[in-house]
Amino acid sequence: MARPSKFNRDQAVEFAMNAFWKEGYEANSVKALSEKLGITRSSFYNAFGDREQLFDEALALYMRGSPDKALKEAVPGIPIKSLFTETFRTICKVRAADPEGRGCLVVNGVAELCGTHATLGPKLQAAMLANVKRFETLLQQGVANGELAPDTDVHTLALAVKNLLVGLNVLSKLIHDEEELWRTASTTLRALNLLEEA
Amino acid sequence: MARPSKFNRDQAVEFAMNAFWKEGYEANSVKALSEKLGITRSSFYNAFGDREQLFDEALALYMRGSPDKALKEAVPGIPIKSLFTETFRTICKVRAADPEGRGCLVVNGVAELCGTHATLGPKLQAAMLANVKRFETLLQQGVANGELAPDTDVHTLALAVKNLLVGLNVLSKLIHDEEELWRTASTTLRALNLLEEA
DNA sequence: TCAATTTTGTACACACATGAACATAACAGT
DNA sequence: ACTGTTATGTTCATGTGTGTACAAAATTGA
Repeated sequence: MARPSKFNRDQAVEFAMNAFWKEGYEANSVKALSEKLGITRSSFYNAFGDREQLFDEALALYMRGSPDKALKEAVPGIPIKSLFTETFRTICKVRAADPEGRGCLVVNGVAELCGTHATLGPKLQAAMLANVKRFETLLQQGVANGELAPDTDVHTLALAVKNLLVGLNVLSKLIHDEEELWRTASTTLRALNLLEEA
Repeated sequence: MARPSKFNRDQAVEFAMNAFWKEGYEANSVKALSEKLGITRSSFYNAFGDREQLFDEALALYMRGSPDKALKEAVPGIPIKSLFTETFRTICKVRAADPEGRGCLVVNGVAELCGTHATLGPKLQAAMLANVKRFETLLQQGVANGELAPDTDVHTLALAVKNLLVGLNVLSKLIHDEEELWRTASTTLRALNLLEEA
């Protein structure tokens, strides 16, 4: 029904995700991305609207595959200590396995764009705060389960866990050894009484 | 002995520090900075060499005034739990008091530049790792003091504390309430047995 | 084959950005 | 006044970056 596209749109979004992840938002201009994708800027604008919309798509793709997605999908009633333990273990593995040490796209984005970008800044910020809410719900389940003490301050504990997660995602840009990352994470997790000891 | 400068160099470095802090490195071009300083690019290059050298100076200035400087200056023999406690308390206060919620220049810089900048990336990275070493030394003092158990894994604990600090500096970009930041920090600090309870 | 559709390719206009070159201006000391 | 010194102002050259405009190309279905 129309002229066929020269490139695979999904692959392009994935490529952009990896580029934003490694080098940030501003370092990837429409010009640079287009050239790397082997398409003209004309095709870029036609396919994606503008760079910000492509970032939105890349962010959505990232979220779908991010190592903490288990926390978002977890069903009610599941033991939450093992859920947190397994998830942090996975995060350490995935972050250490990244040969480019890119950390987390959302955390990088918050650091880069919160002070500058009028729409992406708040969007990334909201994504991170939604995560805290999610943690609260899970910890509340832990209280209901009897895994955590009834008087647990779930809001504050959720923030402490989020803090651990964010810190780990930054540190993984400097520390590439999985076991060292895990020692760091598990030390705090154990201290917070959220580690399921094997 | 020569034509006098139109602007105050120290003030310009401070201005640049604040600009880099809020908006990052790449968002502050020589052109933009020069215009904001009310000087020509010619004067800029003459005074600072290039943007990277100015960033170096801004970074040094930042380090001299950063809220964790107490940890760098601490003398041997001082009780380390109260040192960490006071320092983290100060960090929460200072970060929450920043109306622009900029977090930490070094952490922001690591997030922005580690994957892109050939010289500043490693420099910022090194600054952060030096901090971990410093924490190790302090914790070792805590062991010697008897404040911490003799079998404490000071390296891992230092990483956990650094993780807390880094996470807090990112979270402070989203959470602007001092008490909420402090509840987050003190929860982890207490769990790690590093909180000096008043 | 023609028409409708959508992608491409090319061009234009403009602003941003770097860095160097070079003349000019403003000072201090003699 | 003259000289040396350093900052400033202006210009040049070159490349990057955005967004739009419009013609040409490649497909499908009638």
